[in-house]
Amino acid sequence: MSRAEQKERTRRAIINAAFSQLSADKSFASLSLREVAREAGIAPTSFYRHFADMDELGLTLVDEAGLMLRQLMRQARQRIEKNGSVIRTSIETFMEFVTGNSNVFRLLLRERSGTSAAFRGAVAREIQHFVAELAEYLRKETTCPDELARAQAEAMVILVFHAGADALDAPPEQYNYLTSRTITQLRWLTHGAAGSGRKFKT
Amino acid sequence: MSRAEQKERTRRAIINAAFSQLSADKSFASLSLREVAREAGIAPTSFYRHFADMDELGLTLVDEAGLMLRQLMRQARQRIEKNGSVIRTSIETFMEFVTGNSNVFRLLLRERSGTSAAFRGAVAREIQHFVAELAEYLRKETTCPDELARAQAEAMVILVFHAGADALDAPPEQYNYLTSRTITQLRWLTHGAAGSGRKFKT
DNA sequence: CACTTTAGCTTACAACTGTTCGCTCATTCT
DNA sequence: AGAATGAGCGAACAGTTGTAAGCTAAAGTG
Repeated sequence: MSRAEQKERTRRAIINAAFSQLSADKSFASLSLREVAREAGIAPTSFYRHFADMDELGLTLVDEAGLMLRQLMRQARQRIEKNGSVIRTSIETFMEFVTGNSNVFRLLLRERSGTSAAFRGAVAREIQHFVAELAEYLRKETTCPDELARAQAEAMVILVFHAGADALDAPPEQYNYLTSRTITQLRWLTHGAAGSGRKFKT
Repeated sequence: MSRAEQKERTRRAIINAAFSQLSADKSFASLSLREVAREAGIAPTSFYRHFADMDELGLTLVDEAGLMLRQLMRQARQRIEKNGSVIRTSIETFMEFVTGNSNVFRLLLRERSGTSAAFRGAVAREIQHFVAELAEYLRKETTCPDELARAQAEAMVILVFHAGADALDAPPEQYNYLTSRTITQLRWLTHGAAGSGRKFKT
């Protein structure tokens, strides 16, 4: 096996070990280098051959999580073309992601308000991708000035994110309620924004 | 000095020490019993005379933070009576709280998605007080069915909370933008909800 | 083939952590 | 006055943590 190949392999082992140790009651901050190394099957000191410290690993995890989110968006767009309902499809896709990759979502959720400014920034950037894309969509579909389209997109993303957070602590039989509640909230936003738009324009 | 009086005093010293050690880059989870005891001016072992463990202290902190929030709401109501604008006054009061007691707000913000189910529950309960009160107000002022009033109130509280979270990482010259953005978002919600109400009723 | 590079290892250390135990001694109770 | 209570203390323990130093052996390079 090639040398670089092997290195990449244990690098992934470290990343996977870290992800697998995240859970409802274990945040990234409470992971220990030694435990991660143990699960990755390497000596603690070998960790440093791949990451300068735990923070660097953490930023890598956030990046990967962001990647998964963007894949999710692409998937959602495909579904929308077949299904039609933009809001419902988007939220349902997101909720599936949250419940299916709860550890990944929890990472973003927590580090968004965590103790590391670098982490907070990284998460904020990932979320901004969502917002920017949604804002662009709103600008096309509606007659909304740029600045307001962004504010609207931000509100929507916040509400959807929060619904995901609620789902983490809710029993599965409440998922339907959470999604329909969020759909209602987003509809209010779009109607309200459209109304204000008319108010100011016409 | 009475015995109970003295006990209460060092209990407060512990609580204050804990609050003072919370900061942008130190969460409750990363506090150590020994450090808190040190700042409170007691031996590590004396801590146990007041709290069974750090979790008990943490729940106490969340309770206190919730108390401050409720005082804040009362204060906001008084301001509204004099000022008139409900939404603007509420948000401005909240933003003042966030910037003036950032450690307290950070505690709620983080433990809302933290690693302890008990903490998450405690924070959720505190926030529900906000939501319930706001929902009741909406039921009186508007012609909104109960269920929808609650969903509307929840959306509003989430957006305001999030604006506070943004403020923590934003330079002070952006506070005005954050508040006005949030005002716009809440107006959209109320208009949208009113519109949908009419749509379903009339 | 000899030479360099480097992922991974073992050992070791110093700095913490939470918690138990037994003691002191001022306040409180009888 | 005498006994009981209980807040606070110091010493000690077992566990964990991150990380430095130096070695081994296999892969890559000329």
